Amino acid sequence: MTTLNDIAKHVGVTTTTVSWVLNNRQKEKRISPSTCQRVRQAAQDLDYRPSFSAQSLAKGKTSSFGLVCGGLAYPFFAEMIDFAMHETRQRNHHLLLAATGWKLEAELEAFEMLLTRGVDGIMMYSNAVTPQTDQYRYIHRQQFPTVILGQKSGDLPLIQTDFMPGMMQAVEHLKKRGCRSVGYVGHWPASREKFPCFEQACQYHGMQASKWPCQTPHESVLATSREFAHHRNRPDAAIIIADNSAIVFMQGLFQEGLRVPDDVAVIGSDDISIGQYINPPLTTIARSSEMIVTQALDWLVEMTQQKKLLLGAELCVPTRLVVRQSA
Amino acid sequence: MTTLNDIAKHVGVTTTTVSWVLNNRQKEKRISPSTCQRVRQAAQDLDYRPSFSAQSLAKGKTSSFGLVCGGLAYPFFAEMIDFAMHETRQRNHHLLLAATGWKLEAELEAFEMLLTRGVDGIMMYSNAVTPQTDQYRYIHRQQFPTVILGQKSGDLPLIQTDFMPGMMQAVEHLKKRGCRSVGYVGHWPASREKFPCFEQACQYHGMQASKWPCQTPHESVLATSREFAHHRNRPDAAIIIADNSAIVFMQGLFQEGLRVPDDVAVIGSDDISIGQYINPPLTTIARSSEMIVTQALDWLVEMTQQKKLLLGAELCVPTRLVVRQSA
DNA sequence: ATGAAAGCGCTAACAT
DNA sequence: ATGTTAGCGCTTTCAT
Repeated sequence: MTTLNDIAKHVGVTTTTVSWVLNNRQKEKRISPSTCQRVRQAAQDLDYRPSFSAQSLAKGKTSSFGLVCGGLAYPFFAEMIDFAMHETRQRNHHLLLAATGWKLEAELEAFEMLLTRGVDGIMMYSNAVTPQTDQYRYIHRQQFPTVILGQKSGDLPLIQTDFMPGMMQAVEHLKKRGCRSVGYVGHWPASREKFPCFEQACQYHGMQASKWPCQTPHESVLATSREFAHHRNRPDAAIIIADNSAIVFMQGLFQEGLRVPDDVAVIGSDDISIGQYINPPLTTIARSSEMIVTQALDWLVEMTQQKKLLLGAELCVPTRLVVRQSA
Repeated sequence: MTTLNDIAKHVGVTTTTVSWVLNNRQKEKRISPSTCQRVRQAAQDLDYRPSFSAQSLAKGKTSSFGLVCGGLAYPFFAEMIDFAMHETRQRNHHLLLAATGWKLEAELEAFEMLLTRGVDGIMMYSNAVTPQTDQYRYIHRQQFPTVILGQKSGDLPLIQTDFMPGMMQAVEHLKKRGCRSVGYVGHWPASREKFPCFEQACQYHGMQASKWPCQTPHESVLATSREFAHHRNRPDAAIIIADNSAIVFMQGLFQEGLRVPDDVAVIGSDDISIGQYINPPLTTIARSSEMIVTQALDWLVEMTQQKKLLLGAELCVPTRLVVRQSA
């Protein structure tokens, strides 16, 4: 492995000079063009690659941010992370990803791992960092740039999704279609925020509400859809926790001989890109992952610059109904 | 930020001792239990976190692998990466991701970035590293652990997908269904490997073949599907480069009043998990991302241990037809 | 059972 | 226009 020193010896200067040249400080430091030339040539010839570890150790920063999230298997997250990687790069940083399989303990471990790796800030798509945790205290003590993407946790910078407007529009829309009763299909604890909005919206619009719990895996959603289809008091609409699950749910309905939206109107959540191309195109409660990511990164950058937390910062990203043909 | 030294002073020992304790070398190095105890306590009290940069600089390795790929937006990749992250962790490594937007130049840059960050090995889901490139030479000179996921590049360790068996089965299946003519829908250069298999399979089975180029974005696929639908010599089947695009293609067909599979039989590629839940469930040419990832990681581990490339290593992952209802 | 010292590759303040 | 020097936080060999 080639080091700055190797180049320095090869050219007959010191590592300092080499460092300056390779970091394009030649103007500022007044290095002669010929030296520059020779240094660059040597770097090329010797196959030089800078060492990130050494650089960040010396500089005390890594120019990278961390993102902890459950996983990439759900398209909404995949799309969000894809966007986050681009945006991070725009800000001259690298994104370190930690997928946790939605386990609280794994989320805290991921946080530790990212700290250890010296990231300059962390986005937590998780509710694991509560005021009771070591991590929460660390963030405060060190004023370590952190943004929570989820539920309020003390005074940490927070980006929340406001499911209320989308949910209200959804229920209202179902009402207008003539629906009398609607079921909420989803898993817990992921429904902690969504379900109360659902209940409230139903109450407001005088819609009969019911709850259809299921697990995350597709098979579980399918099972729930069958149960739903055969229930003697089958609702005439369903609002499903995620677009992916909504697609599966509709398939279950079809298999039981029901038609969407005529027998059951179906509304998904998140607006994943494939949703508009399935059959029938999926009506859904949309939210903008772009807004979430953009704001989170901006705050991270700001906090790293000011070297302090934006205590109490809060953004609430609205949702809205996108009407297609499934409801 | 707390360092080993801070702990050492606090406890009244040297950094060496602290290092040993915190790395659980107390047996081997015969550290007294009481010292251990005090060191650990201090680490806890002082909120100590090891510095990855310092550790890897001192040890000369990072315990991480890199994966460069086009992006996460396509579910097959998202699922593959999700799996890769888990498997990497199983092997006590971390996965550094670099998404390139499928641009050759970006792929080489990503490779450089990962080298700089000192990863212990790289998986390239890319054909950017040809024998003409600097990177290819570097890999050989340094015997740097690399696995190419794509097309043969000199004697670098290679994992390829063999599209032939799946394609043969697909065309045979269409034939049995009574199809006479089939169109290939896809974008280039991603079709470089698939399309020749398609042509060969059609020739073998005496099926009339045609080519329907499109771009990656959904809208472009939709446009192609309309063109396809209205063509005076419309094929009675279509094989599409990716499941995602197949879903969009079917939607386009529906919009033009055609039925799948009766008017046009549709076969996708890759077998993404949502495929079986759409309407009609998607017949597809499946391949195993698990096999690819598992083998790539095993080779990487082996190469890092032996400190040399597995020159000429090759694995060819087979494809197979999964028949559902779209064809 | 523990310490001293060198070094990993790079940066940056201060010379000259 | 370039060199000297002192770290950054950690591991490791060799002493004691």
